[in-house]
Amino acid sequence: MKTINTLQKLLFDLSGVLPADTGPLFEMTTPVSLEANEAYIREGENSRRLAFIEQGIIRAYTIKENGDEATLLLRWEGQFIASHDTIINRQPSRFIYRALEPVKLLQIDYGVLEEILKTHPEYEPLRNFFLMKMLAESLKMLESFVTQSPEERYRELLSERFDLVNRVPDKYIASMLGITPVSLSRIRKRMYIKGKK
Amino acid sequence: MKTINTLQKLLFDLSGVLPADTGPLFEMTTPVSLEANEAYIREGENSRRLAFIEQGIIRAYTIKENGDEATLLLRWEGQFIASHDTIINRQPSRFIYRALEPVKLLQIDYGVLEEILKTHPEYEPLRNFFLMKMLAESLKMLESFVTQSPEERYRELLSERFDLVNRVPDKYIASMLGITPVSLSRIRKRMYIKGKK
DNA sequence: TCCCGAAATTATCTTTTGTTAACGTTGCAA
DNA sequence: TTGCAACGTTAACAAAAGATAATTTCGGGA
Repeated sequence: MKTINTLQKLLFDLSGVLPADTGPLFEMTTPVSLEANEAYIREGENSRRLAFIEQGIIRAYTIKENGDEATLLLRWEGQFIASHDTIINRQPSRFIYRALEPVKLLQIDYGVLEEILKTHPEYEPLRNFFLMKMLAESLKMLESFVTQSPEERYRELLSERFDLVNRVPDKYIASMLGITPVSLSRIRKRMYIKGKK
Repeated sequence: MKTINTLQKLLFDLSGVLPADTGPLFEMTTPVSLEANEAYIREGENSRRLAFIEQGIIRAYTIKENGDEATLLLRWEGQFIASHDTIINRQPSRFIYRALEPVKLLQIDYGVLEEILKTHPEYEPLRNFFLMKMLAESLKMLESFVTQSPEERYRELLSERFDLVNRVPDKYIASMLGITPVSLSRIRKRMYIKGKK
């Protein structure tokens, strides 16, 4: 229930809705547990899931034409995760969302959320906050692709999310940086050599 | 006034608000004209501008540490443009928004929009639509960076936005693809040679 | 029409990345 | 405890991109 408290506080900070008045919203949420390596959303799935991550890391990835995986993003505790293809584009998900560790979520169906928002517009700032946060993060990652080299992106990831990098296999980090695991290994070596000088 | 009609139709489709009831919203919008190469938003600016592009192309870019420009995105007629640093993060804009051609906009201040939404929540779907569209586009670009090579990104851009590529100098296209103009020129040459075979 | 300056191309060289395969390392399961 | 499979590293080579500079092309203004 710690998660609900966190979200109640967020909602209060955003819009002044008192925790006591959040019943209609949280009644429609479902706690979900995932084992390590369990898929949360599969390719082709149509469910419009939105969830707050209480614990663990989820990786969103797609399968390229050549069969390789490409990791789009990682989400961890304190963040929201959403099947953007189904929610935004109303298309079957082209992405797979899979737990890297045991994961605990608080989940709501986006369609249900929309219904609740029709009768409870006071929760609307939560949706806005969620969308803006996702957008800000996407734009920041996009910015890093046009302004930085793979090595610079990796250095920044290390300095900003050292804990995350340590919890996630390198091959997923590499893919998220837009390079191969072999290249990331070489970058790490170059950094180590430079660091010794 | 064609732009207002377009937006009124969009708002009606999204939420059923009749064009006659959009007065409070459009009263607060301002038409803006920009000359080719004129800056719309400068670096460090704090104005929270949101605009619908009626005509022309706007380029959002930042100046890298080494002094080079990096183009983050291009927006053209029929799209929204927004100073995301100021609107989302409430920070001075790290980006410059500049007209590539003569541009006509319909502009509103985001703070003013928020006030209007407080008393006219029926316009709320417009904000949502705008945010989701921006998010979908960002995620799509992000996806292309982790799944495709520069050449593949350029090919896709050509097939999806041939008109745009023809209206924008190559050096800005290159920067948006995350490569140098020299590299883009080589990609074009490789494509031409392959195409001849 | 001519001329200038910006943009694009080309050339040369260096650096980085991709590809493929081999080699250690490690953690988990039988 | 052993064995295996996945992961990371390394190696060797090919392909692509970066940096810099020279050259050509092109478009707009005088």
